Amino acid sequence: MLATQKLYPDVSSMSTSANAMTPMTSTYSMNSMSCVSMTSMNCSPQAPMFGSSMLSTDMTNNNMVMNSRIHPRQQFLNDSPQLGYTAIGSPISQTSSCMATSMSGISNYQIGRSELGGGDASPNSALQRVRNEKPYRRSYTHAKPPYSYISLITMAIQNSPQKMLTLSEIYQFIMDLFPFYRQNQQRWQNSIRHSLSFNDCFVKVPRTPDKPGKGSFWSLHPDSGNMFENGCYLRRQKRFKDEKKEILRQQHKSPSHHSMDNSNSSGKKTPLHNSEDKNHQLEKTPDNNLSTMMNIHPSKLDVDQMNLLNANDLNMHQPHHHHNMSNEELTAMINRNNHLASLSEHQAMLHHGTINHHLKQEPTGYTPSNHPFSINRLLPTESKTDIKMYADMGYGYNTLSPLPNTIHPHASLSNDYYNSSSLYHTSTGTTTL
DNA sequence: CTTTGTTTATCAGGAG
DNA sequence: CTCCTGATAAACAAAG
Repeated sequence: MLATQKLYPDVSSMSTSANAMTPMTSTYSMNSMSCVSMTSMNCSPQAPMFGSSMLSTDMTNNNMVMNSRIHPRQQFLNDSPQLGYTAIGSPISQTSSCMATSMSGISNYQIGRSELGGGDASPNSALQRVRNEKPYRRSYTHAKPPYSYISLITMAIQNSPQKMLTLSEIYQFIMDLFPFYRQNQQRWQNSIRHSLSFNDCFVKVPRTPDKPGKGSFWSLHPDSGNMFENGCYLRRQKRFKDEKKEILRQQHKSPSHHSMDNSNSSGKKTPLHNSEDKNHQLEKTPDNNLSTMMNIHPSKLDVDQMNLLNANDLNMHQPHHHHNMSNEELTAMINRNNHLASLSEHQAMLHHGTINHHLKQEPTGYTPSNHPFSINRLLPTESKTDIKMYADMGYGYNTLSPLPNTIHPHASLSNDYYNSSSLYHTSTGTTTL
């Protein structure tokens, strides 16, 4: 039934486009790849196999050797030998030893974007340089980046000054960074929304009255930790589960529900994701969110106690407001205050390596903060350093940089590259590359 | 109306 | 093999 239709529809389009592209050669630049030992990557095979993937390119026929069932992200890897997606884990790096890897995925990706037209066509442009140096070098901006939606969302949020973004801002971040996601927006944006709702690691922070608008802010759960510290941005080792919510849910769960655990009304076993499903129901009650944000064990607090705390907290911070505020507004304010506090605390804990208990231990020598593929390296200051480094290398990074988004995530970019290039858009939603 | 958010379902693919 | 995670589709509701 659905099986034939749902076989990752983008695969076929990418496959077609890859075959239609300029011939590929084995002379692709690997400058950025050499900077990080592949053996240091502790990833699922889904992500990091650049070396072997490159070898699967059939140069003779100018075609990609690909499995028809290959995953889109694997396809990207096959499709992107020169991209140096060693940056699969680390779009941005700050350590000198990894400088060349930092942003290499994204930046190379964007160099490719410039190649696609609409950009600077001057002799010194990245386009010209690339053409001069690698006659057959092609761009792979049509290929799906090797990041899961969860990691993309995480990047976006972590890259924002307030560590929280609206849904549309998350969309924008992703589209600014990856031209691939300027296509088929309905498809992947639905997935983004699903990921936000479904995954415990994303927390909805209601708007404050002074910031009216549609939709809430989305932030990272302070305890979600280093979901991608293993360097693999396709699949977490373990899905983050908010244990506090789980406990609270257990406390509030009625006996009748208990017997129905993992079953639907018809008694049929629910498909998958049931563990996180439970957490979902939890997030719907404001007090759950609050208990999490306040970092208080839920067993020590009942709803009334938390409401009392809420009121006290508001009296401290917004004494002139609390009488007229709705419950939602109260929660919003508390969430924001506590979220920011939790984040700070969380960051401190991260640097002391005390919050890594959700994931497999890192190999010795790495701490969560210095791992070369750390997503936490997506910090604005680091971005600047890295981008400057890249610009110094003559890649004309300025016009391609996601940096404006880093600084002003709300600002619309003057991304002429996207807008002027019809290559990214077709009426059918499939790429024409 | 569109956008945002939730939920259910199914499938692919990896880990063990 | 089962279990888990992620991607995608789709239906639906609520908000702006």
